[in-house]
Formats: sequence, C-alpha cells, structure tokens
Amino acid sequence: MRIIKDEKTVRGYLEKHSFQDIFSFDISPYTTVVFFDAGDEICRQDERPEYLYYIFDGTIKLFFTQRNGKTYIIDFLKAPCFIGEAELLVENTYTRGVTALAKCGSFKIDIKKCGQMLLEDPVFLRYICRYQVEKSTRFTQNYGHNKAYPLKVRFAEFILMNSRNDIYREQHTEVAEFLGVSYRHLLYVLSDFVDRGILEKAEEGYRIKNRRELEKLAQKD
Amino acid sequence: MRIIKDEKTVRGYLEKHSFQDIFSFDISPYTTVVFFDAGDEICRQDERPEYLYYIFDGTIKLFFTQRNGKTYIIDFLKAPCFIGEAELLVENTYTRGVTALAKCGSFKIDIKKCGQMLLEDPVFLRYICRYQVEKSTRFTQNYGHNKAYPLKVRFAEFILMNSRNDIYREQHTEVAEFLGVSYRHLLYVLSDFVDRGILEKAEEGYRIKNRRELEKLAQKD
DNA sequence: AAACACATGTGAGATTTCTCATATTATTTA
DNA sequence: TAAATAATATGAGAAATCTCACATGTGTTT
Repeated sequence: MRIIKDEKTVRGYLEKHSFQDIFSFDISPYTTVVFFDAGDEICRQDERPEYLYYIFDGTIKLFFTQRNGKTYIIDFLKAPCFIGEAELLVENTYTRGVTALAKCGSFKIDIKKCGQMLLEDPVFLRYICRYQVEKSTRFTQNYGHNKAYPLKVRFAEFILMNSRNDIYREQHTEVAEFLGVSYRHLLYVLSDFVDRGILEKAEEGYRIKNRRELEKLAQKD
Repeated sequence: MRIIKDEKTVRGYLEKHSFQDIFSFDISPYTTVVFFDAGDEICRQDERPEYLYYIFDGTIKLFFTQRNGKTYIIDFLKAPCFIGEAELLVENTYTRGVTALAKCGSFKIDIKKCGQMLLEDPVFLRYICRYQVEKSTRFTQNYGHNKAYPLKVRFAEFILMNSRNDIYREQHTEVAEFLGVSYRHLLYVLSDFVDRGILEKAEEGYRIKNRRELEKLAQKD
C-alpha cells in the first residue's frame, strides 16, 4: 500500500479521472490517493470502514465469509467502482471483505469529515444511486444465471471472458468459489473440456483449442 | 385495479403513509392512488414504465423470464417498496416483470411530469440510495445462501418465515422458482419433512408439527 | 533443508437435484 | 357446462454436484 498526500499529485489524479464531477463541492481537501498491491486488504469484513474508496484503476474482489467458515466471492469489480458507499448510506449494514486482485489506484475519502456533506449532495447521490442500480442489476442477472445453467455452460462463458490470446489462466480455487461450485466439480468439468479437445494444458495455463465449441457451450439459448 | 384520483382521498393516503417526507417538493400534484388485486400485472417485463410506484400495502413478486422461457422469481417484496426506481435513474436498464401477490395499495407517480425534479431532490435521492443499498445487501445475502445449503435447509427456513399459526400454505410452484429448484425436488423435500413428522398435511395447508426440528434444519452453523 | 501452506490433480461413492411421464384435483375460461 | 389451464402429487432413472481421501508440485517461512 502506498499513500500519496502531496496536494499537487492528488490534484493531478483528481483531474485525470474527472473525480470532481461527481460532487457539487470541492472534494480535494478530504481526499488522498492510495495504491494497493495485489492481495492487499482494502476493507476487513465486519469492520465499519472509516473511508469511502473510489477505485479508479485495477480490480478488486468482494467476498464474505459465513459463520460456517465458507467464503463466497460476491463479485470481481473492475475500476471504476466504490467501496464503502453502502456503509456511508446505511448505518447498520453488513460490511464485506475487500481485497485487491491486481494493482489498484484509488481515492480515499475521509467520511468522518465530509460524510454529512456527501449525504446532502444531489450530484453525488444521483451518481451513487445509478451506480447501485447498475450493480444490483448485474447481480440479479448473474444470479438467475448461476441457477439456470449447469457449470459447463457458466464455466465456458467464464473462460471466454477471462482469457487472452487463447490462454486461460485463472486460479481454479477462486473461480470455483465465484461460480459457486466445489473445487472438485470445477476440475471435473475442466478435464472434460480437455478430453473433448476444447482446451489443452499448456505451460502458461490452458490453451483454447476449439473456440467455436466453447462458444456453443456458453450460449444459453 | 382501482384508480383513485380524488384529491382529498389521495391526500388522506399521502398523510397516512408520510409519503411527503421522502420529497423536498410537493409530490401530490403528480400522484394518484392505485389498488391492485392479487395477480394483477403492475409492470410488464421489458417495457419501460411510465410511472414510479410506491407500494404502501401488500406484497409483490419480482421476476424475469429468460430467452429460454424459464422464469425466475427475483424476490418477494413486501410494502413499503418502490417499483420503477431503477428505470427512473438509469436509462438503459432492463425492466423486470412485477405482479401483485396479494392486494396492494400504491402511489403512482407520473415521472414524465416530475422525473427531473426527482433526480435533483437530495431527500428523495438519499432515500432511494438507502433503499437500493438495503435491497442489494439482501440479495447478496440470499445469493450466497442459496448456493451454500441444500434445499432442505433453505426450505426449512422459508417455511418458518412464511407460516402463521403453525400453518404453511404457500404455492409450491412459486416457492420452487424462488428457491431456485425444480418443482419436483421441492416436493421430494416437502414429503421428506412430512415423513419425518416435521410437517403434517392439513385442510388449510401444512401444519408445523415439530418446530424445533425445523429450526434445527434451518440453522446453518 | 525441513516444514508449512496452498494450488493442482485424480478416484470413489454419496447426495442433491433434474427431466420426463403420468394422475388427480382445483380453477379459469370459452 | 365443457374444455382448457394450472397446481398438486408421485415414480423412475439420470445428471450434476458434493464430500472425503490422497498424491503432487511450488513457493514461503524458519
């Protein structure tokens, strides 16, 4: 984690990401820039955050752990996104865990100092409203989705979305959690893909050998 | 469906439900009161609604139908709740279907006439923000939940939540959809509950005979 | 280098859940 | 009132997914 407080530098980032546009008052006095490395904890589950983060670069992982110890990845969020906006708006909300998946750049806003102003700012509120609606829409989509199709369909789609140059190299443990199936089962389906000549194991991960077939699987008529 | 436009009556309902409190301008000129009967369609899927509804009494069902014809119940919403707030806030959002499950009373707001004012009203926006956050929190909860436990656990919990005076009488077809399992499987689990002496079939529905056992099943340590 | 944590793989067998078929009863609709 | 529609109910067999057990590799920590 690297914190940048230097006023000029902070202003530079604010400009670059048009962050001021979301507010009707000057946000710079309450803002610092923070960079996270992959794996850094941004927010601990069940701890009320003291800051509102706006991730302008990178990817984060949202998860929560149930009392039985099982953790569920709620979502992978790509920049731009907020962290802690729920807690700002609703007193008794349940805080989820957040970690950086890749290097992240963010604005960190001190809500102790400007929380009240934020809650009264129509520009900010409208932005957050929209953001929330989009988030929950995507979620619902994903939800029906997950229940609707067996893993091979969802996994095929996931592989297509998360491969570059025909190479898929996500961590199976994480993906199994995200897709809501056991690690074992994911591996079954994976090896089935290999058996069917759709994927091929390579040094750098799994190579997509038959994209057409993968797309056919992924398309959920 | 019954529409009430009489100004005095509308004002009466507005007062009763403190609806004006959510706005910083006078909402009454844009509002009528509408009652829905069980089964009425409030909003058709994929059709952009022209009104924002605030349900002050009753229960509605939110669902969407996928291209393959399968419908998914997203949620049962109990009053008070909004319908159409997503569409007001986000241009290109995907409209879900909404039907009344029980008799509903609602305020119907003409967003063609006051949409812009709503989008600039911090009181309204803050309320909606909170509402959205709570909604999506509940979703997330439900989501991890659904994936985490086999049906008998989720169903046990559902029965406990949806019974009165030890009588459970929801429609199995609806519930199966909501819990995201096949009708057949729900019936299997149901009859298992009966076999184990937890439930008992009665005239008016199913009677809870062994609440302790049901609670034990429902609790997901 | 030993010990450890953790991701990757594979096997066997059990459980959960699904699809399809088929009857029987309401409830709606023509 | 007859016909159509939808909910309830049950059976058989298959597919999807899970748990547990275990082996291997790789990178960290001590």
